[in-house]
Amino acid sequence: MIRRIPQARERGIPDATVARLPLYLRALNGLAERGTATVSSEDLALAAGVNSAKLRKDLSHLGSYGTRGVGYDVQYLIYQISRELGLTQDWAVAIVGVGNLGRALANYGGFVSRGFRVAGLLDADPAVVGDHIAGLTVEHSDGLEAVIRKRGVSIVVIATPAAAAQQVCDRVIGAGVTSILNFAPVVLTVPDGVDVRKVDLSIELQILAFHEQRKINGGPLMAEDWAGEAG
Amino acid sequence: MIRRIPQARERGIPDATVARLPLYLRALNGLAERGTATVSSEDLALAAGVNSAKLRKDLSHLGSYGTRGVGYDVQYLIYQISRELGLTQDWAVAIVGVGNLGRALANYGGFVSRGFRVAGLLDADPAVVGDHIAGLTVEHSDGLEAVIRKRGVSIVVIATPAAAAQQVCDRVIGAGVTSILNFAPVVLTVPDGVDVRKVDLSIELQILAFHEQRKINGGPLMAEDWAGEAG
DNA sequence: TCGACTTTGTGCAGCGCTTCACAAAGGCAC
DNA sequence: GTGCCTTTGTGAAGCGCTGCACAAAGTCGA
Repeated sequence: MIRRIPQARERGIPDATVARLPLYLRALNGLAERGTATVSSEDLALAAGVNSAKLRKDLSHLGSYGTRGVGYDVQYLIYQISRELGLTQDWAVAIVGVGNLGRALANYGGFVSRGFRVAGLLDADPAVVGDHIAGLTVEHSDGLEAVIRKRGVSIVVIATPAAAAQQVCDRVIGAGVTSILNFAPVVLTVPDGVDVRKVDLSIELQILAFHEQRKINGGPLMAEDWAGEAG
Repeated sequence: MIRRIPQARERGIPDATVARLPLYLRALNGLAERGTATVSSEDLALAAGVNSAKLRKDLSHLGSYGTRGVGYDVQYLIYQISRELGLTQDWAVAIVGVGNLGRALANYGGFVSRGFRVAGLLDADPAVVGDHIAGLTVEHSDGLEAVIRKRGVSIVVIATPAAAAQQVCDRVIGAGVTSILNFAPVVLTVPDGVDVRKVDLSIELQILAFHEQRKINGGPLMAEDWAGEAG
């Protein structure tokens, strides 16, 4: 069978590459702040914490933006990566669930500086509605659909308790949202065409614990001190 | 050249598998709460959001804990995964940086319920020192090394501003810590033998923006409206 | 203008993870 | 006991990502 030869500029950037582009972007912004005009793949890779071959291959998926013998123009590369990620446009984000995490997210500087604008804070708890956080007033989540439609929200952050997450998810999808960032510790069920990314703070700690345990005693305790039925 | 044949119980669990074990654990806990005694790989996979072949292969790396024709004993599997992840022991965690995010983490229920105990909250800002959060008193970060040593802290969460992160990192490593969870938006430099895991809230949003852009107009705007020198 | 030097962009081999498909293994009905 | 049915555990193929190594391409000094 004949397989199609992938075109160079065909819109098919590997997921692994997309996941690293924000890393490069941050490293480049750091360089730009220090007034660096051009940077080699070697130096940029060092700043981003990857190896240089990988960096070059990643960037080659976007196009041929470097100059052999010189490196990459910092400003130009910032622009190209931003454009590829869609950060040259303005994204309206709504945060649902204004607990500790929701507040932290609303105040997080990393959003506004990258093309994201918090366009709404919503919560179901009347005791929280009306609070002023990061320049916004918390609204009741009854108005979720209205907020999404009126303010052109295209990305929703779910920071509610686990029990409420699926319902919120269904409602925002009903209102037309197709990109969701989920902090609640549940697996969300969504129709095709909707992207969900999940961040789970405790999972990361558990992975660390796994490796830490191995450092200490070479693996789980071997004693089968299990008192249940199987054994 | 002759390659070693990997032993079944050899301590070499793929990283991809380790990253999914916490997912299975959560799904299992959900089933246990509902009183389910046994579960098939098909049903558990559904609850965890993966496919069943992957689940079975993952579990097979831990051992042979299922019963053919029946499935897995929920309680027994919870115990085995917990043991493998090292959650049957008690981990003392210190959180450095008590801003919005640090507070959210200190109050996050997902920690305590999984073998993690917040043993210290530290911050460099005198205005924050002395605050009571989640039953603890915030201490000054001058005492970082002392807290780590005295309370047996083995995992440190860095939730400081980017500028302070590397310095905190160096200090905790100096105090003997080899597992770090980093929320600051910088690439930490650490010696061999130290594990760093990174969580970056804005990166996830940027990845979502990338996919959202593609849904809207099939990719980045093609107009090369760049006004810089290269072009 | 030319040659030496630097750095990019990429073909290719290797590796690890995913997925399929099925034989082996255990339970259950009779 | 025996045979059928369900479900696990796993060999093997497929796929995508990584990293090496180098030719191509561009700069810079003389």
